[in-house]
Amino acid sequence: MINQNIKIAVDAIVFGYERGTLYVLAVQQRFGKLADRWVLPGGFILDDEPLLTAVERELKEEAGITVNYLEQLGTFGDDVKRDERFRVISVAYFALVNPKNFVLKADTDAKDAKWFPVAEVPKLGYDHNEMVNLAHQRLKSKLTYQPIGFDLLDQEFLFSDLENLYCSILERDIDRRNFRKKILSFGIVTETDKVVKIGASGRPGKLFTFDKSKYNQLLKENFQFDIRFA
Amino acid sequence: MINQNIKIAVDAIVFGYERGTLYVLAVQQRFGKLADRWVLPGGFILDDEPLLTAVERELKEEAGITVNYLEQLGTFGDDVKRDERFRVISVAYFALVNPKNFVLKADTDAKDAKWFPVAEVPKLGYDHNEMVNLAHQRLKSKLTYQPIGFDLLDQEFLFSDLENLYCSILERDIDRRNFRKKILSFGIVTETDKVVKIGASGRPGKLFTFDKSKYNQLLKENFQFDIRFA
DNA sequence: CCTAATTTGTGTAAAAACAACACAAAGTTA
DNA sequence: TAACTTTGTGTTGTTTTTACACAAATTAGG
Repeated sequence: MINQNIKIAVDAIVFGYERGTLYVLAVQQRFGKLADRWVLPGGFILDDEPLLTAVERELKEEAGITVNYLEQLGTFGDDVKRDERFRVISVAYFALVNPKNFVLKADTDAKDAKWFPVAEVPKLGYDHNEMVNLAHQRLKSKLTYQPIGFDLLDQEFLFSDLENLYCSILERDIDRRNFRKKILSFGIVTETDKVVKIGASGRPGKLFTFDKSKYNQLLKENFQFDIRFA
Repeated sequence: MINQNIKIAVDAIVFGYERGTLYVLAVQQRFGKLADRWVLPGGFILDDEPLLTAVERELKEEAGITVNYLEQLGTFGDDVKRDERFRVISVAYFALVNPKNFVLKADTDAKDAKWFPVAEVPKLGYDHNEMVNLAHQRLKSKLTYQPIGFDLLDQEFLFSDLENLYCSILERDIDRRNFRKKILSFGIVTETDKVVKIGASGRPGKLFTFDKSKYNQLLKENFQFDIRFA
C-alpha cells in the first residue's frame, strides 16, 4: 500500500497586456500562514476534478476572470513546504487574458486581486516567482512561433497595437513595414472596413481581426507561424 | 483542512536510437491489477523525494539505466483511475539515452524491460500511449531547435550517423551537403582525427564529437540552433 | 485657417540564406 | 581489376530577409 502524504494544487500565471505594459495577476491571501502575502491565483484540486477545470474554477473564484488561452506550464514542488503537515506539488498553468474584459474582484478566498507589471512583481509566496519567470520566458518564445498575441488584444485591433505588443513583450525594435508585410503574408489577419482613431492625434487606422479558423485550416496544411526579426 | 485522496507518480518516456530506428522503453508489470501488462517505467514518488530524483530512481530500479537527457514533459491524470482506491496524477518525463550504453535489466518491480520501435509500441497500461505520442512529437520538434540528437548517439559519431538520425526521426529526406554545411557552420561539432569504417564497405569516415561547452558558450551570445530544411 | 505635430500606410534594392544538384576519393567484394 | 558502397566537397539560381524614407490623414495650437 502506498502511503504518501502529498497534496496537489494548481496555480495560474495569468498575463494581461495593456498600452505597452505586460501584467501578471496576483491575489492576496486572506487566511493561513501567508495571510496578506501576494501569491498566484490557485489552490487545491478536488478529488474528481480535472486539472484544467480546477484552474478555471480558481480563477473564477479568486479573481472573477475567464481566460482566453490556457495551457499547462509545468509541475513544481520539489523544495517547498507550503504547509508543515504535508508536501504540496503544484501544477502551474500559463494563461492569457485581455484585462479590459474584466473587473478584478476577489470573491471567495482572496482578500484582493491585482495586476502587477511583470517588471514590478513583488516577492510572492511559495515558489511563485520562479513560476512567473518560467511563464514569462514561455510567453516570449511562444509569441514567436504561435499566434497567441491576439489573445492579449481586443478582438479588433490596430496594426500598431499588435506591433507594440511584440515590441514591448520581446523588448526589441521591430521594423514596422517588414512586420506588417510578414503578418499579412500569413493571411491570418484580416482588415475590417472600420476606421478609428484612438490616440489624441494622428491619422486614423483600420481595425484588424485575427482569423482563427483560417489559422486552424492553415495548420492542417503544415503552415508554420514564425515571427522573428530585427 | 484539505482532504484529498490523490497519489502522485512519475513516468518516463525514454527514447533510444540505433541504426535508423527510434525505440521507446517499456517495462512489464510484475504485480497488481495490470500484471504482465507493458507500461512506461515509473512509480510513486516518496514524500521527501524531488520529482527528478524519483524518475531517476525508477529508471535505475526498473530497467537499470541512467539517461543522457531528462526534462519534464507534462502532468497527466484527469481521466484515469489506475487504482480504485485513489486517483493518480502522474508527472511524465521525457528522456534520451544511448541504448548501446546499457544492458536492460528488470531489477526490482518489473518483470521485464524492453525497447519497442516507436512504430510498434503495443497498447500500454493507463494513459501511457498518450504520453508516448506527446513525447514523440516533442522529440521531433525539439530536434529542430535544440541539439539533443547528440544525446542519442555515441560520443564519437560519423556525420552520416547524425544525418540518418535526423532523417529517420523526422521522417524526411535531407540533402547531405546542405545538412553538413549547416551543422558545421554552427561550430558545435568538431572533427576528431580518428577515421573509421563501420559498415561493410565504403570509404572510411572521420569521427565527430558534439562540443557541449562551445554550445553553452554560444547560447550566452544569443545563438539559436536551428535545423529545418528539405 | 494655416503650420507643426502625430500616426498610418506603402515599395524597392542590397544582402543573406536556402535549395538544388554531381562527381571524385577511399575503401571492400567478387 | 571492375563493380559497388560510402565519404567528402562547391557553385548557382531562387527565395527570404533586412534596411530604409516619404506621402496621407488627422489633431492641436497659434
